[in-house]
Amino acid sequence: MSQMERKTAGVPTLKRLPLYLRLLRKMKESGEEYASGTVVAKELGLDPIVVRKDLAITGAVGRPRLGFPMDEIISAIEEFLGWSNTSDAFLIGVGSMGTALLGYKGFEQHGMRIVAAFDNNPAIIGTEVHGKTVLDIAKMPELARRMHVQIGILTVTASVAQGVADKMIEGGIRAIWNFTPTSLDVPAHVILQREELASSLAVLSHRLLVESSNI
Amino acid sequence: MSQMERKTAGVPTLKRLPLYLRLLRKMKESGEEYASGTVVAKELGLDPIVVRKDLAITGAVGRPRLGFPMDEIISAIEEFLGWSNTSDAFLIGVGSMGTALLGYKGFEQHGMRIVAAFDNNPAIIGTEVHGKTVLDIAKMPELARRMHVQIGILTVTASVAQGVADKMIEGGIRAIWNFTPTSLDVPAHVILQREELASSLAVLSHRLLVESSNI
DNA sequence: TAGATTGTTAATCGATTAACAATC
DNA sequence: TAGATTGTTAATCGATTAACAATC
Repeated sequence: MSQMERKTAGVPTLKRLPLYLRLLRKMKESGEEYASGTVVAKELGLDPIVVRKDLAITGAVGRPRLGFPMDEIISAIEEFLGWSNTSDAFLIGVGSMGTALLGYKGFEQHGMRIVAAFDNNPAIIGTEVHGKTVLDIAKMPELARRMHVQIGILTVTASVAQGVADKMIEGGIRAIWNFTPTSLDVPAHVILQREELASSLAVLSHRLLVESSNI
Repeated sequence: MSQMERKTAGVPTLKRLPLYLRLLRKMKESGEEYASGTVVAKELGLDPIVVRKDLAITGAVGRPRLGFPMDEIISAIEEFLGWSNTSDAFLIGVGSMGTALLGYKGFEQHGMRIVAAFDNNPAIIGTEVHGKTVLDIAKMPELARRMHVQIGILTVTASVAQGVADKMIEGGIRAIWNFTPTSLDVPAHVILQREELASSLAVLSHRLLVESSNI
């Protein structure tokens, strides 16, 4: 048991926290001093009780009648997610998905900064993509170790995904955000976050089907 | 109650079905005639009981000792997800994310085909992106209605997302796959599937944090 | 027959929903 | 004080896990 108590949250809660954060930042910009769970819930189409429980887990303390002081609730969420200090990430695989992610400006607001991009294709090594020079993948493990990079974004072709993941781990990377459809085999201490477009599409397709047959 | 009984599945089950499908197709290609839930579970790192329950919901019938006949189980999953007939989709917003999705070859194997791409930027209207001509967004609603397109992929800038979603609905689109961070307001009959990179990142970040404080 | 796997029924676990007391 | 909101405790719901009978 560590000295500092840190509550852990379920996945559903974790997935909602960024939605609150985005809204709260927007509310702050428009000058609001307090945010109540009720208002947040209404704005996002969620149940107020869910929002209250989620906010409670961050350790923030609200005031009856007023809600949560804006700066406190924003900091509490950022703190809880580990977004108060941005982590460095490597992106490997500068194909269309990799390029899209390199172009996404929002990551810095979500505690992550892509500090380098890698590929094995000589035709694109050395070129600039969204302001970042593409480096040779051969240099990745050593650079990762030297820069203490903890997060690897995997956007390579499915067939080479496992090999590249192995190289990431060799470089000391502790969390892999996997955009390929490959099921990776990694040591227990490595965190895997899979991004499955097919899974989302399955939920959508099935709903469409159910909706159709009920009408 | 419709004449044809169709079981509905929970979201977790729906999200796993495409993983099974991908593996089973691969096994079929390498000549396997049967697939047992046990093998599928081991291959994907899942609990065999979960796999058995998931496969049961598709209506497929397996044989003790052997497992499921390959063609039958593949068809059962495709049928259940509505992937036996591909649905047409429009993609609106040919920025970096839109371009990446246009370049993704895998959708046809998941019951969807992007039949047209739209944008409002005169500089890219008329150009070809991954073999598809970018059309003027002004023409989208009418074309959607004429072609009976049911799925809209939303990859525009956050600030115009709601307006474009409204246009989609005007064109009769019934399901919106939302890649923007905007919380959309749509009529009850419209299906929303939100793709939240920030949510995934939150799960990853929090795990990284918990892992770190436990060591 | 023996044994692996399916399919079903029951138990556990966790998330959501409901109810309500505490508080400013 | 009255009323809106927080924070907590209990009830419900659904998914996961466990146990086991049925079957080829």
